[in-house]
Amino acid sequence: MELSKNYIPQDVENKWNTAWKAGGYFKSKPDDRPPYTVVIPPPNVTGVLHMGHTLNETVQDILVRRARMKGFNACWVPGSDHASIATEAKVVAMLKEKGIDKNTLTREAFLEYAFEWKEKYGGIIYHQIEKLGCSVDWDRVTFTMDKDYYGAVIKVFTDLYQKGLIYRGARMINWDPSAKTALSDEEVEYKDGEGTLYHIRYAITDADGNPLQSPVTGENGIIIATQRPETIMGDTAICVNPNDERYAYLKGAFAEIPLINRRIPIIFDDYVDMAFGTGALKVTPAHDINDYNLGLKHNLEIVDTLNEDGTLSEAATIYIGEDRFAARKKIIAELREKGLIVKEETYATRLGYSQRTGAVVEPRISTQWFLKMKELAEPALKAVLDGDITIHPGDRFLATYKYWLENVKDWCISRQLWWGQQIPAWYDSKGNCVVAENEEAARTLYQQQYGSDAVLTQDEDVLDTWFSSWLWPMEVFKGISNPGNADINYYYPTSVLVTGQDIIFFWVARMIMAGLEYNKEKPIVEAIPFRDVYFTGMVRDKLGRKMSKQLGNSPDLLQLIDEYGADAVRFGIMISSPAGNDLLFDTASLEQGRFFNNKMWNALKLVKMWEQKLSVDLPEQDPFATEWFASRLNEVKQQVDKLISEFRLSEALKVIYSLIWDDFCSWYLEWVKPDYEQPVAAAVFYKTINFFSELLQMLHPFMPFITEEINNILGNQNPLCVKTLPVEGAVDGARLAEGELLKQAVTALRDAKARNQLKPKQEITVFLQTENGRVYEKIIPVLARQANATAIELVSEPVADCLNIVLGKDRLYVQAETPVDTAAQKEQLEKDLVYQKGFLSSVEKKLGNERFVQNAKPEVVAMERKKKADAEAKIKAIEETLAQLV
RNA sequence: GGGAGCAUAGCUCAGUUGGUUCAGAGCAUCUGCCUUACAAGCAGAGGGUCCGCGGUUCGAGCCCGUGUGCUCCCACCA
Repeated sequence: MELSKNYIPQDVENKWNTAWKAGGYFKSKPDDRPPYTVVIPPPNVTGVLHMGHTLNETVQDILVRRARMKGFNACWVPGSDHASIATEAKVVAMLKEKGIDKNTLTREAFLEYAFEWKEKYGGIIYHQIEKLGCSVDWDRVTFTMDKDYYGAVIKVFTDLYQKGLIYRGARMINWDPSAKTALSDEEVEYKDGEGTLYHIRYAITDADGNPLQSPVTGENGIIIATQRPETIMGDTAICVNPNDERYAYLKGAFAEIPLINRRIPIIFDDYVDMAFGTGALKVTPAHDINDYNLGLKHNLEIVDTLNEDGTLSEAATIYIGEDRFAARKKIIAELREKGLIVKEETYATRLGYSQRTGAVVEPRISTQWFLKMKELAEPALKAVLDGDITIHPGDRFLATYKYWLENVKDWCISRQLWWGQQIPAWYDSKGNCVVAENEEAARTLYQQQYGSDAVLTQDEDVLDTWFSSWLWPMEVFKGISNPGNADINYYYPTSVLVTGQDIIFFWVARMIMAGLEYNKEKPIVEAIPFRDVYFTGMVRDKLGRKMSKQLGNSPDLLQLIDEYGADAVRFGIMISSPAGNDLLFDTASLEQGRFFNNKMWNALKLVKMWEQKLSVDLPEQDPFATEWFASRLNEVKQQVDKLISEFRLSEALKVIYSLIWDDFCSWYLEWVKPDYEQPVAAAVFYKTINFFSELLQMLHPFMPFITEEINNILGNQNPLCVKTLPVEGAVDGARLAEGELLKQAVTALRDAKARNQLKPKQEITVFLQTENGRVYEKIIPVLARQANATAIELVSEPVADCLNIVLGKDRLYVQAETPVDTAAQKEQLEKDLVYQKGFLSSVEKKLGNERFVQNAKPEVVAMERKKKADAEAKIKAIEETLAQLV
């Protein structure tokens, strides 16, 4: 078989995706093995995978593949989220482009368009997940609007309603005027901005309508400060602090709203900060949460001057139908013109934006459905504080999680949208309401409650997307729609949840709540939805900026896979991904992944060449090399095991990368490599194949395609993805130490050549003066070949006219035909001598310190004594060498 | 306003109960090599006041205090 010059990922990746699928290796059914369950955080059905997904999916795949290879029954469930508001916004936009206004459509017609859209674009993410090499069980694909899933959401709503945890009522909520729906608190993102604070004069009259002047300043009227002049028409009071002497004269007085001249009362409340602004506050209960509360307290009228789309309503009486921001400009202009604005100042403010549509959110009073959170939050907090669920990295997120749950407010779960689970509440013409899982049940219930039949109409609204995704770890196994089935019993709780830290409240906390609420009868460790939560950081560009469409710094995943190969993409994103920290994405790291592919590919080519020239009779030339590598391999296996169990995947990958590139390719293969066109000992060859196979297996979870391919070409019949990881073997510390000595000796000789203008291939003779000859004996054959030495002889006396190298306590003399540059050598040795002397003196100082010798642990003191002896020996070796270099 | 995290080489980061030559890795840089697996490579090298200050200790990159500078989360002062 002819191997290509370089590794070409495209064909290989498609080939193995097909083979894996055909083999059904990633399908999972309950059996006797312990389960390892992961549910994918469902991406938006009509979205595409961005780099954040790529990171999450890769992390999950690494964990799942490794678990599978460790003998677990690994099950990774793929799926997608209907993403109610995001998808609906896209469909509305699509319809608009076609010239269709959503408002002209019936609910049914709209949903037909939406499902069509979902069918058309919903496959994209699945395709991307597959291209990336994710070992998911495609038989288990779940969509949050699947029939069963839909039913489960309705069932949970009904259940929570019956438990009294869900209620309906008019409250101040966050309103998205673009999507024309209510939002939860979590869906509002606050951004700092610069606003203007307008100081506006309101006229003051007494109860009879006569103008009042301030006895203090003699001024007419009262000045209030606001950032939102367009809401003045909604004012229903002016509020001042009762202790504010400036305004004491306003008892029983009235203010007049400018432009519309409506009379509103002056109220007194110490909520008002006398020092802020003018100390007078306009109260607009319909459009500000604080004003709303103040209004409740003082029993104020509520005048809602905005329509649902953010235009001014009839209640505003002026600028009706104008957008709020346009109206603001006009109102400011009119106020200015009338001389009612006495001051304008820029003001640092924070505005709330809708997470999905980007529209500026309006606080609005509206009748919505809410879920009481306090009862649900308590056990969810306890599970994490008690350590039943572990968050990684914990230090950073525990406090955040705790704070949120301790201060959680009721969750507004209704949305004025069509794409989603329609709220199972039915009303009669008077507004009486029954909640049931379907219309028939509702009818029965209605009859029971009201003793008569009536025309019932279902609530128009749908549920927040997160009200369905919080059931994800249960309902992907039909744990809600069909409780107690074999799958849910076997796979739940899931093993680990891998997700972005940005959805800790939206999703993670709520899943824990739902899991605990619907598994109350079970012990806590079986009720939780997952045992570990692994938060990945945010993916940013290499300048540290968030990835966004506007900046154009968000690369297309499929394009990256085309360019670099899926393995290189996975490598690149993992190698630069320290646990939990933000990741600065740079294609340079993908390139590194591609280079790594080629490195392994070339190693493959080398050993395949050996296969042509096997010699069964040839004895193993250097058993040291294979012994050393076996130990090294086992050492790294232990390290990798530990790192992965701590979710330090990036470090695990680095360790494996270095093992393959440095230890295996740069050292081991060179040590066992036969001379040009010479045969290789069969024993060495087969050992090498085994080493290589084990390396591939270790790397496979990170880079599944190339490892599978090379494993196959090496002659391993069974697919790597389901090959059980071998039991770890022994680590021989002595071998490892010898290996290190060998590396150092080789490097020292090469360095000496380089410094003395000797060609690397230049043949040399080496004389070695050491008290440690027995250790060297083993490595001398390899050392000789690696350094191109015709001979390495042990000597007890210095050899003249040689390059002098001091390696620890040992001295090497290199004899070559080229004359020796003593000056350069001297310089090098003297530099080393200075360092060693400095080191020695610091050790001596330590040992001379009585308190150190008394207080430090005996082994530490012993170590210092050894350091001292070693340093002295080294200094002696250097000084002797220098003395000889006259 | 409350809380959390971070600061180590040019860049991105390790450094796991304070003690091996602990000051590290990768990338980048520099030097020399087209050496029959690999120039997408090989061999070698240089590079840091571990943010400042103070403290604890025989000993601090690591612990404590403080200052500075970043980052994030939460919060109803118009």
